[in-house]
Amino acid sequence: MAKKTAIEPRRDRRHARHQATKREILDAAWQMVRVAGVNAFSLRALARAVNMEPQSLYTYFASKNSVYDHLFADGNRELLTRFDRLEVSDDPRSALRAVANLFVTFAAEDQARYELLFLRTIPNFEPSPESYAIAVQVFSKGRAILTGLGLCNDADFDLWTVLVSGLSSQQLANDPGGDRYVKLIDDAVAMFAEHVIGNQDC
Amino acid sequence: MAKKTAIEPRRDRRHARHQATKREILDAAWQMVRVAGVNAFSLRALARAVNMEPQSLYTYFASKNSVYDHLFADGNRELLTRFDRLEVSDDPRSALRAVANLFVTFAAEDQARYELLFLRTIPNFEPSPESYAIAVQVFSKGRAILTGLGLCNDADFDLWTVLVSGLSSQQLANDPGGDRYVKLIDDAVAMFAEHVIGNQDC
DNA sequence: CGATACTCCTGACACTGTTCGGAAAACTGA
DNA sequence: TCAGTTTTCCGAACAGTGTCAGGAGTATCG
Repeated sequence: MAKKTAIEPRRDRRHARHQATKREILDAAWQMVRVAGVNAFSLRALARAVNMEPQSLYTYFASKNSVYDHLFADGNRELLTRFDRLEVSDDPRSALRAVANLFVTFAAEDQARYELLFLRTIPNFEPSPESYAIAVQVFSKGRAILTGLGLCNDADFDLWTVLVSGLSSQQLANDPGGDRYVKLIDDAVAMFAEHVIGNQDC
Repeated sequence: MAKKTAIEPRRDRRHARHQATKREILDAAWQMVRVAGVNAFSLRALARAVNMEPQSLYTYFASKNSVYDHLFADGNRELLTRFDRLEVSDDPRSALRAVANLFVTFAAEDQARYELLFLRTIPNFEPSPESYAIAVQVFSKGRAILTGLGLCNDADFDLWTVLVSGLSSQQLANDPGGDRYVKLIDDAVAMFAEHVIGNQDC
């Protein structure tokens, strides 16, 4: 069964070992979460996937929720870098289209990640302050982009998030893997843009 | 501890006993789901709440998922009767406002119920055909109302569901118990109504 | 080399959903 | 009232879960 890993050390890195293994475990966790769903997925199965005993995971993560927390941070970091890379057009409408596309695509591409980041569905999980800070950064970035486009009204920004999250969740719930709601993005953005015009006082 | 219920029969009804107990268990399940969340909540805790041994629940429900299934049906039945009771105004805009209010209020009222009915978040749960049929009825009812208002375009109806589900999920996620997004309903409906005018060909 | 930190595992605990087999109670028909 | 059937319930047990305590083994540093 080749189970005795003690005979032959798993890796011979000097200092970066810790981070590397942690990364490996998290990658395996992502994969499991994606195939089994966020709420199925057990530490024991995760341990099996990385050839460890379940208890050994506790050297890297304080708890199962801590694993969730790292995934939460991972996901938000990814979303943040995509926002950072986004080139915002001068034309408000096409800029709005780009933002909506970015977000809905991000959501549609990985149901488990969306659930983890945006739906509070894991029993006792609450992101740590450090992880939550990244989520706040994402939010601020989005808000800043829209402010830059001349949208300064808070209620209108809330309406924007309603549209974008509605598109995302409907896409995932009713047509996973398809584009039934992705196709509505342009129309939705047009509707929104028309509505908020002249509504701003900044 | 007064645990021996066998000494004194739990109830003396003749025929309706089965249904009554089932209803009692489901009511207890609703309460537990509401306080602990959909994904926490165990059959054993449920059994404790109704003074039974966990195994006894299996005379009423084939599995834990079957309990979820009955809750799913319960929730959809409730939503359906609310739709049935709704008096649809002649004025399309005020009718749309009423529909949106009905749905978002229903969602905001009970986070667990919303999660159970509209988010697919329980690992291996899939509603039974009979329960799903009720959900389909709800959908059809909503669609029928909007068709009656002159909205016959499928894409526009999808956009409507995007708005309503977006309002609901944002309300629950970002301001549970408050009215931050409920207050946006009228504005959102106005935006939608303005947008779909003249877009219909029925 | 020895000391110290780090990594990993064995053993165990309390919890979960679920199955089996049997006992007790309730209902049925006479 | 009494026998027979059906319904309801529970004791025991199984495999699975997250997690903790304690102790080996290894890697690194002085």
